Amino acid sequence: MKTKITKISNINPQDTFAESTNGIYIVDAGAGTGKTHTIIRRYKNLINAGVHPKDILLITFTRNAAEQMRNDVVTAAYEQEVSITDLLEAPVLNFHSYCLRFLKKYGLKAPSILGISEMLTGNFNVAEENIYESELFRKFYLKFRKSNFRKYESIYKSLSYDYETVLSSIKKLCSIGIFPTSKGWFSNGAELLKGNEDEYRKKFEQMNEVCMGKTSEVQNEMHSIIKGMKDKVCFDFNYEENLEGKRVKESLIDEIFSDEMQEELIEFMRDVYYSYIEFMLKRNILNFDFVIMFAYLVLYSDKEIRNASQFEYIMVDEFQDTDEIQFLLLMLLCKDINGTANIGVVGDWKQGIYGFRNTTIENITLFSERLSDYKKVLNKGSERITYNTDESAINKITFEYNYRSSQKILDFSMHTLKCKGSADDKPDIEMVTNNFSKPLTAIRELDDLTEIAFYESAVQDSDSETELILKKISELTNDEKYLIREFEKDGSVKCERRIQYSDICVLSRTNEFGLKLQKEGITKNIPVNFEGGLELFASQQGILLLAWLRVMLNVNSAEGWLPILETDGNKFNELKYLTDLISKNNTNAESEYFRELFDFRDKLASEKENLLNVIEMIFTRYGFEDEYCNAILTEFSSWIKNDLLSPGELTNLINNLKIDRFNIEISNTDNAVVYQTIHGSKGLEYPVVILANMNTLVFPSSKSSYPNIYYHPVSGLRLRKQFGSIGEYSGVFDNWRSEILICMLKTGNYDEERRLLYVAATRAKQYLYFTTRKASNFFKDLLTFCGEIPVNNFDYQIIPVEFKNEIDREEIKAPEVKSHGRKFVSVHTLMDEDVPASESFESEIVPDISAGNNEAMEYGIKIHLAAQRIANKIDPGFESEEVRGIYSFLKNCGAEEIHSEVDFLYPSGNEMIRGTIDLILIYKDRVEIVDYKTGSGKKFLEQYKKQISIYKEVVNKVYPDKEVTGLIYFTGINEFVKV
DNA sequence: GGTCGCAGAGTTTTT
DNA sequence: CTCTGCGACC
Repeated sequence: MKTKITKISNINPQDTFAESTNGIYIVDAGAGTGKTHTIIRRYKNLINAGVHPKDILLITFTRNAAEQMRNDVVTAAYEQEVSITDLLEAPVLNFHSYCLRFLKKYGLKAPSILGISEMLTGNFNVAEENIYESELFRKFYLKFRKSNFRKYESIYKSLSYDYETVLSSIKKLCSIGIFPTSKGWFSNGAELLKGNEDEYRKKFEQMNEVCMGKTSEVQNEMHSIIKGMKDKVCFDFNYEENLEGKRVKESLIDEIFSDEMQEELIEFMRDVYYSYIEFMLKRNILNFDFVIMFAYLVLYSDKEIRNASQFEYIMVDEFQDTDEIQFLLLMLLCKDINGTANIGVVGDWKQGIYGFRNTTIENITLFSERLSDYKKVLNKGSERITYNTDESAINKITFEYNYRSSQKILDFSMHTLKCKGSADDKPDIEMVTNNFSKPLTAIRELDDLTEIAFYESAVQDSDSETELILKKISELTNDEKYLIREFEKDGSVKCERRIQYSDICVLSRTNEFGLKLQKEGITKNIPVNFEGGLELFASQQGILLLAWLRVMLNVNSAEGWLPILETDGNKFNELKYLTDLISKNNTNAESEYFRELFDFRDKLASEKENLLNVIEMIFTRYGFEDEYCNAILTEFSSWIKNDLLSPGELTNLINNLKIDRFNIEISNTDNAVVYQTIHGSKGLEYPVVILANMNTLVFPSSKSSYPNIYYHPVSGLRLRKQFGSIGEYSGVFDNWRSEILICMLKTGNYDEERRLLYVAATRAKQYLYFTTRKASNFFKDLLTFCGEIPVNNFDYQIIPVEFKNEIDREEIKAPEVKSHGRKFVSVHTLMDEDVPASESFESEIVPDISAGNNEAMEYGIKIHLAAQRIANKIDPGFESEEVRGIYSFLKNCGAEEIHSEVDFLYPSGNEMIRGTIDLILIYKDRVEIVDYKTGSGKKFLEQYKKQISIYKEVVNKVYPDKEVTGLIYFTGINEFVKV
């Protein structure tokens, strides 16, 4: 057995990055190069050099990644003496939690930067659920539309009721740093929205040049774009008139860019965007985008706060997942130290797969350009960035060694970024080779135990591919020639062993495929764990279930009947007729047809009390019995079990469930094949990867669409529809100017799909397989690149394997944790050990434990909010006995300083306690802690006392020379209890 | 061999 | 909304 460890020379780029801590660094860290590990090494070096943890900002994108990093930072072994509390409080965060923290401290007046009078108090909520924000926006938009209908009539007519587009445009603009103000746009926003006419003209002329084919002049790019317009319906454009031989009429260049609708659209967007921010602030809610926006605005506008917030050292992980505003924000957070900034960003542009969330890989690929461009943006009006951003100040490092895969797989991964997505797709090979010139070097010696192969199912029906995959899995687990080599930490070989189910990961572009595979696996006794979320109630099963439940609750619900009647095979005209009868309560006219439906509905209603029965009856009616049904039943039974489903609440639930997403785990077992979407697999690794479902239209997916409101830096903001008329007919037409611009500017539709392919391939350590039943372009191109022929007659008897203990893989352990053994608990957990931790954490802002019901809870929050506003000298927004009480209490308390809603984190024994103190009053010689209780009862007095005593202990540490006293303030009865 | 028209079939998800 | 595949046509 080979035990050779590839020797890493002293100039290993990983070492270079870990050891050079000063200056600007951009690190291209490909898959499996140990980037997070290197970041932690660099962090340790900084601490060992005497840098205080509070001066190093370590930032990433996801909560999990940040959590992992924080764990690494706290448990690392340092040579330098460093306090645990300092490490626990170190800024190791994801973007949003950093900004949240920042806003709680400095955000109060942030809205005023945009000209909004509303304040941002410290206890705002973040709308975390997409469905929630979407609903919120819808409510807002309908009201806005109504009150401004005249003003933007033509826009509304063009947009119809498409509020989702408006919301996503707001988010898009936010992500690139375009913000509305009361009168216009913040900073250079107005300019950006108009677009860049010079660039456009250059592009037009370039695309309209005479183009020579093999023998004679052929149609150029502009010509084919204009010709393509024949499929569009425009009321004021005739494509034929604008063609001139093999080119396009020159006069068109002036006409395309100037659209009189654009100005109106920009003003509409400003109004709706601005009003939406106001609307959210009035409700004390922010969305994720506005959290970043306000943090940026404060840092941009307030020199003092900016100086106080800047960091000596910043490191960013997963930099390919950032958007433009996050780049700008990071630049503001860098402290200028003698003309340089110490920032190291680490990422892999090849793994940028979150474009739909507005992240841009250009933050990496155009790092230098953006750095100097953004410096100009940030220095508009006054100088905010003083450190050097010249090319010469930027250090580029590429990690070259891979600790995961065989060399064969690494070499292969080069091809993934060059595959064609469609027959006439033109991947930007030049860009790929410029940014990824040679494959990574494998550190693990695996080339004797590695394989890449392609499989095509013999028949084209959809079950044949899942069966093929199960056969392959069976071969992998039964045939002795497949071995997995494991390594020790030092790189020497630990052991070689047979493959078991959990070593195998099946990846696909879609969720759906996994369900099929799992179902098929069950019948063949091969366990497949399905991991990931599913839109349960968007499935046919879910839609029909909700429809019947609606009808059960309200027999006249046309909304409910519609999907039922549709499933019955009725077409548009019949549907209209039938729903009409229902809403007019006139079903007698078709009593024959309705009788059976109504009977079934009545049967359901009679079982109303037993909801699970009702659901079963509905599924049985349609013969549904798949994983969706199981998952839906499980979901409902858990709601029922938790008493969340009284008949009244059912209506509510149904209305909100429509598009929500659930994490369902269906019959997952210990040793099973893992199924994931490629997105879900990012960051993970497996000895065996089967990339399945590589079928046309699936992967790469061709479903890409440009929204109705479109933004591109060259075109500016554009509306794709336009209200107009041809003769008698008035209606919504395509806006030809916008359509032409979009065609001119669109780039690499399949770039992100290719990166997805790269992510998938680089998850594999040793064995990598591709399967299809109807080969997509990706599948075909990979074959060509490899010079391989697909296996299309693969057969293997499916033999389930019972794994014995001796070959059981040792459980993957988290990196050695020199545990300080602290876990996080909230104060409320300590007050009452019976309350489950999750619940008590929720209740941290809940003023009264006895307030089990929503109303009391909401009321408590309202009073707390009012108290906080009073403490911050802001109008509480409403009057009541209690508000007056709090007001006079604060006015007369005579304290020198008042702090409200103080968050703390306090180590005690094996635990980290976290909590929020309502109010701290600081006097000359003493400190008083006040906790509001809005309920009237004092029956929990003992527990409250316990809570206060914990607070006292905490506050005592901060003010060791002052006497600390506690006070419980029962606001409802205006009584005080000293503790 | 080019190209035209038409039917059919299709996604991911984080803060 | 956009790609593929197919048949039709020059």
